Amino acid sequence: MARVVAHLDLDAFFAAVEVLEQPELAGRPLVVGGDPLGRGVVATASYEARVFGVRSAMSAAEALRRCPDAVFVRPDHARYRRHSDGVWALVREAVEVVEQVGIDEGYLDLTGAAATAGDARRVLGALQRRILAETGLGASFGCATGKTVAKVASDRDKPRGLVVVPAGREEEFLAPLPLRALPGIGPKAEQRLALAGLERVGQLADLDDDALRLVLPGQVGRELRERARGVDPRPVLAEAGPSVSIGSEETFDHDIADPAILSEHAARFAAEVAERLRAEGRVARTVTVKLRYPDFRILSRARSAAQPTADPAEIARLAEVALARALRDRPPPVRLLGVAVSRLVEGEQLRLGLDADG
DNA sequence: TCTGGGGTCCTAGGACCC
DNA sequence: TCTGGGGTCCTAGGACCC
Repeated sequence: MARVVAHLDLDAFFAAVEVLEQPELAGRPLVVGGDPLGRGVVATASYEARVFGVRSAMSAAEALRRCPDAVFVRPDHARYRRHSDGVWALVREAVEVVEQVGIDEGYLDLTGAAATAGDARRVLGALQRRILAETGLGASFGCATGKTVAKVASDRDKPRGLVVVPAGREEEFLAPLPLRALPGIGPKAEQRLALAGLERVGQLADLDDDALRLVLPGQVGRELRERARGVDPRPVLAEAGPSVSIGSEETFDHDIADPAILSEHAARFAAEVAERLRAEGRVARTVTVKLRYPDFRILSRARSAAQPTADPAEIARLAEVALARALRDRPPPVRLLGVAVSRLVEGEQLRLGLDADG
């Protein structure tokens, strides 16, 4: 029997929360993001700002040019977390299997709770109304037999959309859409496909093996073609796995050429990362520094510890070694610096291996 | 005054071991 | 002495997502 998978996406979430907190902003073009006079980007634009062509990930300076009358607000993630928690508590009351994939979106498995497309529409419509009534936030839903089609569907009728794609209709639903509508196709894949003359999802779905190998080789290509065909068996996972990496980074207001200053920032990031590692009760084997140069190219260098660690001094030492190597391979100035830890393992370093039930 | 910060996953190559 | 392959670990880069 086909699964019934829904995707929930909160409408212009950061901007919507700001309007809830500051009702005088209602109806005004609103841009939540970085400094439009510096190097900030747009996190979320209200629908009133989108009319002017303001989009997520656009530079805030460009947003200001397009919409000089917009109100610019810095993001307040603690605030968004509070509102988001309220929404997901409601969702989990209504639906058993819920996989939250971001602060403002997630998947619901309704198999068993909604046997027909009509059932799904009723269940999701009721949930949508309840979210709006109890939190003041608009939500859009898509529903299909798998994650990919559900996610694409939730985006088709925003804001406050509810699009149900019946079983058996996945491929025809996707076929006419532009390739970028398919999750997993970003700027690079879109460009490669365009060079091969492809513009629509249906054209990717129709590629034979030889043609696919040429434009999108490997596992990535095969997977994307499957999704373009509406085939996506990934389950809705209610339990989130442990994180794979923890990082802290910063784009500087002005590029930094002094290695000593870069070292100070690296030590600061190492301390932040170590603190978060400890808070999670985990230790890390590898420390990676990441540098972005003025030409926007990224260089990374990693050093691994003999023993997994959460010690800020040890993480800072490894970061310093990696930073020195990076700066030797390509000298400053540097636009961005970051420190991340990976190859994480559970546990306290001092008692490693001593727990009988470990 | 172009382009954040938090991540995940995939690929590829070299070292090393069997 | 030469030859071959598989598997794992590690690093680096890159695409993509919210």
